[in-house]
Amino acid sequence: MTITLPDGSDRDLPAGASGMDLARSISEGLARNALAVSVNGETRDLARPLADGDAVAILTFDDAQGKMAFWHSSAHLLAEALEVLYPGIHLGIGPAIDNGFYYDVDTRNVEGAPAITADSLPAIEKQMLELARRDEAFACRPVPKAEALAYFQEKGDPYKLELIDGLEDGQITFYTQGGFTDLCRGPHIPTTKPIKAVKLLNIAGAYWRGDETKPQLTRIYGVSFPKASMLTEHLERLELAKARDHRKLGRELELFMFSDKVGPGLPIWLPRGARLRQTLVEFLQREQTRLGYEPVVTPHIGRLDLFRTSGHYPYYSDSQFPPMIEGQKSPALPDGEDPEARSHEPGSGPTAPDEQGYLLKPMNCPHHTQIYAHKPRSYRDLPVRLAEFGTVYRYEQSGELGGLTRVRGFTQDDAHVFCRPDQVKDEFKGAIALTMTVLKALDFQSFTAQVSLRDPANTTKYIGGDAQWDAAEQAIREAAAEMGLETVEVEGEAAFYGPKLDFMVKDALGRSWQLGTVQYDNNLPERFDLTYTDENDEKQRPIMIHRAPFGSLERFIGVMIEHTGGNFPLWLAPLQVKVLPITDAQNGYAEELVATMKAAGFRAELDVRSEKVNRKIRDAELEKVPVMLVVGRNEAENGTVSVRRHGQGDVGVMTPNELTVALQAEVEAATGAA
RNA sequence: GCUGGCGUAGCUCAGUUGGUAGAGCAGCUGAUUUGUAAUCAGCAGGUCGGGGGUUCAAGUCCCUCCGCCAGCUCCA
Repeated sequence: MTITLPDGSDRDLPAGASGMDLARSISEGLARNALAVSVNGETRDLARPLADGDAVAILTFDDAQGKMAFWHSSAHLLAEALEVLYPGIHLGIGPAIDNGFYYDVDTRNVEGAPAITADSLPAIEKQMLELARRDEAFACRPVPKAEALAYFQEKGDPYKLELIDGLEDGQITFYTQGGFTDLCRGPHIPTTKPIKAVKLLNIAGAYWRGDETKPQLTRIYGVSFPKASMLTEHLERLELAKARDHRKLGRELELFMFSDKVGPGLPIWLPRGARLRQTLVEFLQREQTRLGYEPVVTPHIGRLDLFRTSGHYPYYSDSQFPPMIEGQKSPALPDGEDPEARSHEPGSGPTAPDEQGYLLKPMNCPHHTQIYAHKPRSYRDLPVRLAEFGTVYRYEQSGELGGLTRVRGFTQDDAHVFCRPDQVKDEFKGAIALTMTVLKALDFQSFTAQVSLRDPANTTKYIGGDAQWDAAEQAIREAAAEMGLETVEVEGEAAFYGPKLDFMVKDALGRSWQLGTVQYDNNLPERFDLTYTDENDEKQRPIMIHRAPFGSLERFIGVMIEHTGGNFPLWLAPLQVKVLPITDAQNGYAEELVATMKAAGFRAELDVRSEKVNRKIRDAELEKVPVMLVVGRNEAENGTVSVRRHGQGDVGVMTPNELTVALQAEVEAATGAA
């Protein structure tokens, strides 16, 4: 039979040859490293026989699919080790994930078994490695449903029984390595031997089948590698990521803080962080002005009726701060308390006057519909593009909060475009272009987008007709294609009111983040009865497009911090220039320099502490100030500055004028300023 | 919200089997005036997350609330 290799070449093999035979026929080295095969795009066990005409790639740990098979097999090894250490343990599922694998287990019914805690992990790792060294083969066997049920009934594993229940007879396979058999579709690596390094990373609760009404199992996360050195590298990368954690850098660089007194999930921007934020806002505002957006400003609250009309209240009230109800007073002071008498004591002031019948806005769109609706609109007026850095409040579940990436109060770089159906594609293109410009300016080199479409199997949960949806989905596809944006389409991910496009960026460490979004909406125009008059003098319904290139400033800045590791480009750095006089004698000259830099538009400060330059440089480096100006007697006499760049060291002596020209050019190049 | 872990000075962390809180850095004061990543000395700084309990005695033990972290669930 003839097999086609990835390079397009053919290879003749005896009939019935397996992936392993193919690997051997190519090279012994490949056979040693082979973990699985990709046959016509599907990952399979190496031992499976190939068929004539198959397109086959041998997969090693370097291939994503090979890695998945390796990690999935490691999950089985973990389960095997757990059965040895905790006989009678109940197993849930154990898949490979992007960065390793996990297994969900339940020890509650195991007699005398101690709970599995973080302290148990080293012993489990040890057991896994010991089992791995036995070089046990992963053997696949098709099993009739009745037999599969009988096996796990005998074993008393309720979760596996539930899984088998949902499977078709004839599709069930068991994999066995050593004394351990698991229900599994595969594929697996040939034996346990290649699993040379294992690290169980953490342990957490996870609902059975992801359903919060079901019991919680213990999930054990781990990674494994064919070489110990790869594990070491992996753990080093994790450390690196930890060092870039925006929560840590946010504190160290004094960008933002949280206060128990203010409330969880409510970020407070410190002067440095507020400057960074302001720079980003100004940058985006400038781009939006160029593209014809009109800035608007709306209040932080709105009547409950506004949100009843929009459908957000009470439908989403679980994730909203409670409304301020008409006529409901804040709690009264205890009897006999005189509000005036206590008003100067901290924490005991008089109660606030009531705000009645209002909701903190969970989004800006309802307010913006009112701006659109405040006067008659002609087809000639469209598109109307209303932009606002609007702060919204959502009562996220307490366990969901974390750093800047998930908060309860955040500012969206929001805009709503009201347009005619025939303008949808161009407006999507415009929003995509803006987002791409912005991401590139911020040095995100790698990004893709997800197009979220209807679930074709269940179209009833969507509003609007099929024709409208088809047109909208097609407009998004075409807009993305024409902008050269790489997309993946996902069915069933659309909002009920329309399809959307979400940007995914990869940061410097290769991690993916979901940021900006562009969404098609035919719901709110309907609910608010928005219209425009067309060329035939007939009322028409505009389409509303929601878009936010950053998503939220909080989340975006959090990602920026981790992307740059806090080493912001010159134009974004909260503090751009620090002047470091060598002795007090240069303080006067240094002050002049600060004034010069400020006049040239830079954020500059002076370090007049009675410290050595070495110390001043060290501190400025730790603050990650991009430009340090060292001035001593020479510079003061010659009217020059000695320039040091963060992370680069001394870059030479120049005049203040030369410096500002060079720095301004650098900023302009980065932001595309005219 | 759920499961688990954690909470000591601004930050990073010590703190024996329960015996009444400590270091480094940062801060302040003074000395020092220094050429590309840490000058020296002194001082000050804490209701040990909050509340309750056990005890002669609680940072250490118990209960409860709050917050943070890792996941799960959720994200209009």
